[in-house]
Amino acid sequence: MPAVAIDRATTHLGPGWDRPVAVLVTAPGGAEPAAYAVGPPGAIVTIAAPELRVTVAEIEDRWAPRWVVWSAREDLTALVAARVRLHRLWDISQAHLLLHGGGQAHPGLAWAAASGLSADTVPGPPRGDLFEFAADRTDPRDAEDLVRADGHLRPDAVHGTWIERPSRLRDWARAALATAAAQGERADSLSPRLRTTIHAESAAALLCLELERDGLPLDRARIEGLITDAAGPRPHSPADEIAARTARDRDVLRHVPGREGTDLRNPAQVKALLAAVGIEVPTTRKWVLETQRAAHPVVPALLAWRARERIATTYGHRWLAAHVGPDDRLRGQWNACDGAAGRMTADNGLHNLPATLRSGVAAAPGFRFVRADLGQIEPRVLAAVSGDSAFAQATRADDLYAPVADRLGVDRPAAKIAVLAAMYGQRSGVAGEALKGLQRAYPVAMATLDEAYAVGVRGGDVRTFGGRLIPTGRFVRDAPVGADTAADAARGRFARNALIQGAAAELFKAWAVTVRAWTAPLGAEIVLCLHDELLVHAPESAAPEVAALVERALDDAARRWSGGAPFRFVSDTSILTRWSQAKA
DNA sequence: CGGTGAACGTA
DNA sequence: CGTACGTTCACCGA
Repeated sequence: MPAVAIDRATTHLGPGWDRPVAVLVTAPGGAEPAAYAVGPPGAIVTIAAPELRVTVAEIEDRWAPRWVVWSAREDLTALVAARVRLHRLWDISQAHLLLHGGGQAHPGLAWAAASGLSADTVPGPPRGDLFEFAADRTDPRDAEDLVRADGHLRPDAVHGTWIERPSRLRDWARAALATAAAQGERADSLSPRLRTTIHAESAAALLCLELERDGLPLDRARIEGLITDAAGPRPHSPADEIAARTARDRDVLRHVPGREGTDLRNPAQVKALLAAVGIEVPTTRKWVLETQRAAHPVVPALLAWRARERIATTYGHRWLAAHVGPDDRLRGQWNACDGAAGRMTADNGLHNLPATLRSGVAAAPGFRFVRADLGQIEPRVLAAVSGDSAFAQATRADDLYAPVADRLGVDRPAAKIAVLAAMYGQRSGVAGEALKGLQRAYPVAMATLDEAYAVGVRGGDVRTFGGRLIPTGRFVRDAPVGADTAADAARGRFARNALIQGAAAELFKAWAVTVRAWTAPLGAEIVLCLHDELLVHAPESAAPEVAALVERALDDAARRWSGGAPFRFVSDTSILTRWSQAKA
């Protein structure tokens, strides 16, 4: 290990930190991680920047610390590219999102929240104009101080180029430690599970960087064939493109002689076209048209056209060229936590690839996919969230709806509809009697849902099982609380759903990061996370072992996530070469 | 040119 | 369609 300097300026992190802590910081805008500190609370060790890439790995091996970073994306992208693997993380941005809600975080906001300052007073990015220069000059402390007189971090440090030498970088590291320490205390005061959730969400942020680096393996020839079936061959000129488009349109317009001029991409014109053949519809949405299939041959033609058009425009040849690399991997940006309930999101079709294209998602030669999806995740999560012991009992079954049906005295389909209706407020599909049965059989679970709904209606705050804040009033916009019953109800449904969806997202991420940690030594990598489904790319010889680890990781993650409570989660796990193979 | 809503893909 | 997300398109107003 290179020479290290121990900085005796102590930083007290508090009692919740049970292992060595390292801080890894990058100057905002800097390409490489540039400094870090490590040690048990009380000692900070700094190492020269040139050795950093090596030393981070060495520190990881020797101390296995929890790495504190302002954000994985800013601070770890270069290390991920260099294939340095870190195991335990405290991502200040992710922690901030959990503690305070919302979908955006940066050091200025996290620092302010940790310091008890209002988000409204956080300075924006520096504009670099004369007015700002004048404003800075009025601050008596601004020469070398990272923290302004008003308590906020200086914006030219957060967003600019102020951090250009080691002493300033060291202040940046200290600020990170102080922020993390305050977040830890705050977490402990709010929920016994929040620290665990922060650890998992932080690791998920790192997993996102690896997903971006590794991409989703495709069989390019297969995908190209599927696209060609739907959209026509790859165009070589704008004229080709127009010709393919006209050919697709013709399959619909030939059913309506005299109206060939209709623009199928204009819903108003499509509505007029349908009216002309005697079909009156409120909208031209798919599920409306689905009921009119038999009314006229143009309707099924239109529905088929929509499916082909979707592939042609969104998942067509242009998409393939833009987002699939020469290594035949589909790449997009991953976000560890959306603004609403905290699910992962992804760009470039990774989360909404049409099922018809899934046979083109294929393991590389010598590799297999281990695919696993969580069964009945949302009702199982409801049992955990509500603490309803009778409902928890139902999670012991492989099929949760079977014991529920028994208890309600209805058949399985009715039981399923009732449970879903209770969770989502579904009104179509009527389940009145079964719903009353649920109230009697599982009053605690039902009361939890009702309570979340009520909090949403009045625009209050909900915290998920893992401790994530969902500020419902901040979310559903244009809806003054109490002014409009429709908006109130929308917020109620939102809050009720976020409670379940958010907890499911937390469990899923806890599972995913456990799988990441356990299977990496076997040469496996997670290549897709789809809300309740994992796709792991593993060497063929290791696939059975990876599959077993995926199952065990679920038990482990569920136990840690629920604090050891007896809720059962199940996964359907299989080994395949194409994503399409196991879909029931 | 940017914002909005319709439409539709995924869970 | 119960809730979320991302993408593309046409349209609107500047």
